[in-house]
Amino acid sequence: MTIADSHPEAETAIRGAGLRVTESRRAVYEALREHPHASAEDVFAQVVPTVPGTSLQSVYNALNDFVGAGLVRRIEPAGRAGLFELRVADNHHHIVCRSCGAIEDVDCVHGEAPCLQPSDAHGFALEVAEVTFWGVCPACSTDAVA
Amino acid sequence: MTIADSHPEAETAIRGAGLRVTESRRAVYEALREHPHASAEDVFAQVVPTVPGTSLQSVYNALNDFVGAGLVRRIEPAGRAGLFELRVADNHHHIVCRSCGAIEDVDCVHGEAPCLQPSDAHGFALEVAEVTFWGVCPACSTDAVA
DNA sequence: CAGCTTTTTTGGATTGTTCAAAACAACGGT
DNA sequence: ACCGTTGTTTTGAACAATCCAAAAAAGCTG
Repeated sequence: MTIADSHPEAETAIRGAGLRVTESRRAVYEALREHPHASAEDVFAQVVPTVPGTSLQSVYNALNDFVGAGLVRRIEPAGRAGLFELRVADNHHHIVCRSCGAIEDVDCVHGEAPCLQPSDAHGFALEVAEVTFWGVCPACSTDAVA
Repeated sequence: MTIADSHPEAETAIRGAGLRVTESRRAVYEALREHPHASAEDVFAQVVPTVPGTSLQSVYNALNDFVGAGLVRRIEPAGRAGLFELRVADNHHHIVCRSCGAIEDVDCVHGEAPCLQPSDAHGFALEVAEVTFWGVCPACSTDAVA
């Protein structure tokens, strides 16, 4: 089996975005599939074992190229490193645990951006509304009680 | 006129938060009054001329102390340095120009946090909903047309 | 498979922010 | 008005996340 055969979807996505298919890019894509809100370091840690010799810089390159090509979305909850996710078409939001940092997707109630209207847009041409919910995740609530 | 007399509100606010009143803290507070969405560097640049010898570190100290005391709120639009503002009691939001970075406050339609409910909170104990609107400000729209 | 172009590697630079120790200053009590 | 305690500032260094640039390597098109 060739490398290409083992990850058909990643290959298709990458090639379809007009990017060359390389082992690291495929691995980066797969890493995001497994960990939907991963930092560059997270991705790197996941990629290195399967594609030895990959550099952190390459992971950044791949992630930035993916973002540029619209394959990946980058989010950045306050006080955290940038996180990357494959869900890109829908305008969804996130809920972040202010205790442990866990992140979950939250579907947007309204289908498309901007899913929300500002009370006063100050003349801005509005494009998207980014919503981040902050709270405490179930695991951390339990810990606090215990 | 004493130093204290010249900035009565800042003094009151700082002392009321249980913090000692110093020249740099007063200047930091005043800087935020004049520039409502300033970075630490911005504040520093504004403070130095009036309180020479102030260090950037002191500005960070003051800002962090203020945030800790609830006098100041820190926001962090994706891809930007942290910004500080005095409006802290109301749960308001922001609209950011994706071209020039200009920021305006947007009043929250609902009075208090969380002003928005996630479609599925995944069991999280929800605390606040942080909304960032992205768009293009009037000045940048005009430039684009010209 | 040959060559052009993109990607990766390597090494360094940069920005924003924090840490820690020593010098200093605010302020409540005498 | 001064003093001592305790909080604050300074200084200098460290840090994390990210980007830049040149040379080496690899993907893809004909």
